[in-house]
Amino acid sequence: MDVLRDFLNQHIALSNADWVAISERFKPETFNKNETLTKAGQTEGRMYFIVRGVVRLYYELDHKDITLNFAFPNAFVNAYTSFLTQEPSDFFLEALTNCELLSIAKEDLYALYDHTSCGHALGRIFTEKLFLYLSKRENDFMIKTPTQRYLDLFDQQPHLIKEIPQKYLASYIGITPQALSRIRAKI
Amino acid sequence: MDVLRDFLNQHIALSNADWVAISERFKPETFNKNETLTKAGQTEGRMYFIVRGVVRLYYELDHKDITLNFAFPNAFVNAYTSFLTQEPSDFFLEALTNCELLSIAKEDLYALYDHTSCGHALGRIFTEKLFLYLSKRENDFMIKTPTQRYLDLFDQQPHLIKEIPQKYLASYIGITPQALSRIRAKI
DNA sequence: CGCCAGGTTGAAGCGCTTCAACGTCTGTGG
DNA sequence: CCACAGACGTTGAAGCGCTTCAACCTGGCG
Repeated sequence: MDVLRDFLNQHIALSNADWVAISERFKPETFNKNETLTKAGQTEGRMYFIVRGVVRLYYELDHKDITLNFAFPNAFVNAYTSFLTQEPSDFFLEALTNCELLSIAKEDLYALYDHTSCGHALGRIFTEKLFLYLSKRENDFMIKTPTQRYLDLFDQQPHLIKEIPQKYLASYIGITPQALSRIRAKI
Repeated sequence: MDVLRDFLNQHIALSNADWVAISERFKPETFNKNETLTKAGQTEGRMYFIVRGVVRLYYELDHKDITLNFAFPNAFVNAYTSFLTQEPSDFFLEALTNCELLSIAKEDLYALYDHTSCGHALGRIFTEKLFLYLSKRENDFMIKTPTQRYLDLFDQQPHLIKEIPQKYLASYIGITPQALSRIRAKI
């Protein structure tokens, strides 16, 4: 739990009372490698904080597997679109490695929004971070080539290239594994 | 101002006291067709609510003009990434038509966050809407062809096809005007 | 040891870009 | 009022980068 407390403290002023209310509602969970956290078609009811491990978000379409994103320790992750709209999720969440997570139910998170002094600010700041991430990703898809997107990973997320199988990276940057292999061959 | 009040009321419970605090801080502005609201390189200091008119967000790269988005009446718009990070904006905002807007300074908006009961919830909900929009757009770029993206505009945003010059729609869906022209020729 | 998943490489095809020419409409000045 | 310029869209042709299908290689694991 301390990891979560430290993380929250980086973003907001967290009183002891608020932390008690928060920590009471988060529950430790573990997932094994390749286990599914949330399936497409399910409505997301929980929010996860990653203590250890890597989580992958992906679509399955026509037997094709398209990676949307990866999530690493010290971040929140879930099928956020489904979580907000309470409509079925379009994509899956799976544990790429064994994972230790802390999770909270939607009702409990919304109770925190309303009944702690930092709640709404927390929700806002969390959503702002997601927005900034997606803005950057939109920018990358609109003005960069797949090669440039791959090279960016070296600069900005080298751990990603080390830890993630190439086939997942390929669809993450919007191309096939074969195309990525050829891009790598040309350095 | 009433348009803004109605809009806010659709999303949160707005007390009279809160509305007084909010309406005091918004200021009417007009922009003529082709006028620029925010330039790339500038740091965004205001948030705009559109009462009348259409606003376009676009990059300028190597003398190329790439449209990111359009904003219509009853919506907030600004260079939100720059607004949040207070770093220079990568893109421009321009009035595609004559526009009537209501605008608020960043300091004033953050004062509303802290000093009205609905403030933080408002910021959170507003950001959630932006997140949902960008998620959909990410989805569109990852799993749809340009043709499918264009056809989606008919179903989901027909006003866009009517009101917006084709060259802007082309870059909005990620292709050249020539390619869009050929897609249209094939129905 | 042998299997299988992941990565590489080859060849053909397609959809987009790029450059270029042309048609049409609108607005402006002679 | 007409003539012309400029913006926008369309169409043609060539080129390129990606996809697709396929074969092959390699390392890890049962």
